[in-house]
Amino acid sequence: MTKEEVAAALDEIGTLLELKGENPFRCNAYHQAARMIQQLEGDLHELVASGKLAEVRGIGEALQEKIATLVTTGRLSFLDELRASVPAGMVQMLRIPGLGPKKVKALYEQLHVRDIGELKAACERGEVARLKGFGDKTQAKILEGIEFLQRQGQRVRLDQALPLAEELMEQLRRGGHVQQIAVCGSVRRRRETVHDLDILVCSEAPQPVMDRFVRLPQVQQVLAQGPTRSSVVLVQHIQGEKITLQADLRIVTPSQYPYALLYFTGSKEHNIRLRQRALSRGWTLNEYMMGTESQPILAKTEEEIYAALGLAYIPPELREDTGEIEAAERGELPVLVEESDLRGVFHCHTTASDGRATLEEMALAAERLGLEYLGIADHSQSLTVAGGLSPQAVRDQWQQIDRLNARLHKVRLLKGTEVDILDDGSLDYPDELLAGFDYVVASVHTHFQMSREAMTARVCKALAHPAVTMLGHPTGRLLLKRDGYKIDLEAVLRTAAQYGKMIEINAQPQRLDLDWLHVKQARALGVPLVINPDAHALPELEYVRYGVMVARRGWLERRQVFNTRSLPEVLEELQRRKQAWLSASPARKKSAHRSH
DNA sequence: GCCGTTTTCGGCCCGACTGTTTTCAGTCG
Repeated sequence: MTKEEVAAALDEIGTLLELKGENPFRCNAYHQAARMIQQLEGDLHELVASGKLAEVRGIGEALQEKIATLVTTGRLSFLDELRASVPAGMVQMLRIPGLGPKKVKALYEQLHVRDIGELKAACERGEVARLKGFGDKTQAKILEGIEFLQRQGQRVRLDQALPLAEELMEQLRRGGHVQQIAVCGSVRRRRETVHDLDILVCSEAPQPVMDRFVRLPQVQQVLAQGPTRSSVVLVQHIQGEKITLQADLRIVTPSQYPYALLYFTGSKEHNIRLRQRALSRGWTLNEYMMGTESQPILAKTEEEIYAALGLAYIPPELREDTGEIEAAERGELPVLVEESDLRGVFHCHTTASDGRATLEEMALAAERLGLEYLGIADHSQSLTVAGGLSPQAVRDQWQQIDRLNARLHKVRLLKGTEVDILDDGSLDYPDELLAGFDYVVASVHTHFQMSREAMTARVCKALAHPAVTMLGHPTGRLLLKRDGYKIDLEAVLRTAAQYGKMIEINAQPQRLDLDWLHVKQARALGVPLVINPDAHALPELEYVRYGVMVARRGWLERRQVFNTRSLPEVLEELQRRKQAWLSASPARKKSAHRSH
């Protein structure tokens, strides 16, 4: 078993134990072990064989033994027995927002509800509201939650789909007869979630490639198999999560490849526009060719196809028919920001709050990544669950940063904070303290259930505060798990534009918040954006790549992303903003000096 | 389940919020 599979098995044990009402600490030990296994460096088989597993924090004798059994035999009777004693539908019920193990257990024991379908029926009959500990509101919330789940369907996040696609392509390449290969569809367009993988291969010997594809180890079911196209259901463990999704393989000849690449990348809406354009020139356009039977328009690349249609090359991220064709016609497509344009980041956590790496470790990692500046933004005091910093802890961190900056040469640490926006829109630190930071990220972490009006007013009030530099994860959404809080984002963007505030593209792949459509809106409003990793651990610094994907889908150019600026430019801008505030309130100027 | 210069038992992060109750259980982060 792989690391991912072992982690998934341990996680499942923890969940099943929860559903059985086991000691929560025992359950958590399994979840914790799953996380540790997942982030282990090195080969799990070797770690087991060498006994090094014992050195991993949170893995004792019992877990070592279970992990060893899983790794070597691929099974665990303890898990099999647990699975047999808990209906599989109960685990699914946990995905309903607001439903935890205790409630699911009560529903099963008292109403014999075994899965989401039965739960829905029980809610509709009003039985759930009559249970002790439940009520009308809980029942309504459950129904709402079920609807949410069904709306999401079977989609997976981009950060799960991309590595899976890469792995499939590598396996196909290794089998030979593959001249070119690409992942198309929504993955190539970098949609934040996708529901299938479209792999395109160009080969002069399609049969062996196709045979190999349907026999890949991840393939659970073959839905269709033909000479040029096959569909399968894949099952793969990624980041300790079991992923099920469909994958299609198409195989074309070398001369067909550019047309197929364009066609299968989509979007459907974009393709329709292109075909209309071809038609107006008397041509047909499909996945195999463009032009007429007698006079094909030969193209070796997508660029040449676009050029033949009188268009500049449109990057896949823009192919949504949201104005890209008109822009390409006029030669006004944006030159999209690239990962290599980023010079630093502004939203990272350390062990001072809920991060897993120390300030120094983060700094050294940033140096290795070649960043010019690393903004530290730990949580503020009222977010005690995430280890929010007291004012004294903030001042201690400032001193640490000064000391580190004195000996670091390649990277400069910036003093930031992720200050909570309290429910009344005020900030979680006094102005005197806020004045001592280089910049301030303001975020909502509590009171998600407000009305849209109240939440909008709350966030806008925070944006209007002169200390605030940027708004963190503007909607609080978790992809496929939780809708963002209700908020009028356009009003927020307008407020940001009015006060000259920046908006974060939170690049945590489970957030990707702001979403691309609103990024595009922000761009149109002239609101500067910042791509932040919201890193809670060293590897998460590299999450910015997903933020760049969102930025590109949002048409952003380099100059519209604040952290593409050099350190001197950034320092100058932050200083300018601070001066504007402090000169308007002289009393704070003094305290800002004192705190340094 | 794990862990231990509080070391083999008794903690383990815990406070806020919601919706249920009439003092608190469950969920969330």
